[in-house]
Amino acid sequence: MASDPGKIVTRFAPSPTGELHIGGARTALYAWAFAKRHGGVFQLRFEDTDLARSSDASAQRMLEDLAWLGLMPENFGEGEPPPTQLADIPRQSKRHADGRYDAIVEQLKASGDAYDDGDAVRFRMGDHRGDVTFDDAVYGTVHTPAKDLEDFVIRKGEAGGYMPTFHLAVVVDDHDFGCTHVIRGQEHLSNTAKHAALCDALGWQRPVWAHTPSIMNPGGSKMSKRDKAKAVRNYLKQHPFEVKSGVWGGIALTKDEIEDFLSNKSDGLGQTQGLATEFGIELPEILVADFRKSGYLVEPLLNYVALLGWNPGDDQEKFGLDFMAAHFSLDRINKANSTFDRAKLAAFNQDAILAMPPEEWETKLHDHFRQHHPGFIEKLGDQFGVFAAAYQERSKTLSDPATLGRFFVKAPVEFNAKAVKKNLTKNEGQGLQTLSALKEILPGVEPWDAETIRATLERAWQDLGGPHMGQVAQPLRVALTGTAVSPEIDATLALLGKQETLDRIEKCLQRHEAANSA
RNA sequence: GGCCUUGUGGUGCAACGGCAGCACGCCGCCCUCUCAAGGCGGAGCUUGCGGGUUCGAGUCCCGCCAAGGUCACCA
Repeated sequence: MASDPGKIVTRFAPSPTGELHIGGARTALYAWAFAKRHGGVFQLRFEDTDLARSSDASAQRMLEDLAWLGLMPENFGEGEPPPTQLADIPRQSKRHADGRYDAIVEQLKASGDAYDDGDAVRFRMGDHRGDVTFDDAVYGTVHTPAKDLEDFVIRKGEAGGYMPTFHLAVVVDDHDFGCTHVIRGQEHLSNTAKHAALCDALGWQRPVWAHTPSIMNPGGSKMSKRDKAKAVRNYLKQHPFEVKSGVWGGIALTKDEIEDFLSNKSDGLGQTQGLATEFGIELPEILVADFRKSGYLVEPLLNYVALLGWNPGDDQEKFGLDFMAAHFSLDRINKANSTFDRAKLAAFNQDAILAMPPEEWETKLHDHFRQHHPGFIEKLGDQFGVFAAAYQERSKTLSDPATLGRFFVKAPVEFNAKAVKKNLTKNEGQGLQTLSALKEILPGVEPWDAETIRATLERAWQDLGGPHMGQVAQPLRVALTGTAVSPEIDATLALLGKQETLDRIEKCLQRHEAANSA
């Protein structure tokens, strides 16, 4: 636990009351990068003084998310293997059991800096300590007059399990673990005077504090998990919805649970998730796990998030962890809150996808699809590589191919009216005539591969007197996909297979015959 | 409400007190079987508002406005 004097030690100290938030990921990144930049150590610990809301499952998931991000802590020496077991990571409930905080509380009571208040213990502020001033590495000197500082609880009463409060526990932990720099969210800035006062009372050297601005929604509200519940409520408000108990999206909910949810009394995860699945509501990504599931890659995600509040001082925008480790500095952290812009994140992600070697893209896509869209893997079989290649240039995320290419797995039910008119029915049904002609030509294509299909279609549009390939490609697209958009037409047919292609052409022609005679 | 902090094109960020620039997005053109990708070009900021200091202010000072944080036996 002892560390070299002068060595930089940073830490990330989330409370395990949920999953890792994207803002938390940025905080962890900054703390990690600062330690790396100065050859220091990045630590992890869990702040679980709120026993009721903390859980092992949550801590475990956070550890996994950090591992995915590549922000592994070294508790507590450089070069030590990263902790993978929860038991390896310090947490306040455990340290409390060892009596560390109680000892400090007794010490503060003995010195007259703290006193009993009911079954809780308060730390004396106000005139007892006087004004408090500290320097923040981002916000500068922060001065708080004594009259604005009230005594605060450092040990909770019976209801809180006699646990230390967060304020006492952070200060003790940061001291005990030798943290030299405390990098954390701006919401703690106003609390920091309390922490500084505690350090002073205990005769400990204060760490350097650096508070980071918040990440906001486009609307201006703070980006939080509640946004998901909000998205579901908004949807339900705009659509007819009957409040009753039942199974929603595979989750059983009582009428009361739904009512509380709708009236903002609860943001239950089950309700949000169940109702979203039931109605196909797209939830905004808030957690690291959300972005991962949506198919964002680690590097662009970290890159984008790093830029939301920090920049290297010039116009360079694209960089990775190595660059952060070499160039990150606290004095270039922004003071103003920033708005999360999904379009820019998507652009970063797309650039990363475009820059990938095709084999790597295929591997990553396959992994992602195995987890989230197994139907495609089953359907495409050994053609998956062709599918991956077709979508590398068209995807902003790993899940885009599933949306853009869903027709490969499922024949179109709805046909885009505009596409039908433009490519099939216009000019006395010219497109439909083209399809009829293709219906006769395509069965003879052998082998059914992209090159042969292409050669056949080239001949077809010339025989039909068309101006270019679009003559045959567009009617085919509409028949096969229900839209005017797909990858190159030869690849589209090859992936679909001969029988499926012919079936869909036939069905499309029948549809329009029926419509005509009606 | 008290206290603290922050305001630069739609968004994220630059700019020793000295010509307001970059990226994403948006629009147009080229390429092209569609969508992408790629190439070329364009619009958009009197730097939240009003004063002041200065030869000169996005930058320094004062006031106002707006936004965020905090004022818990949550962290």
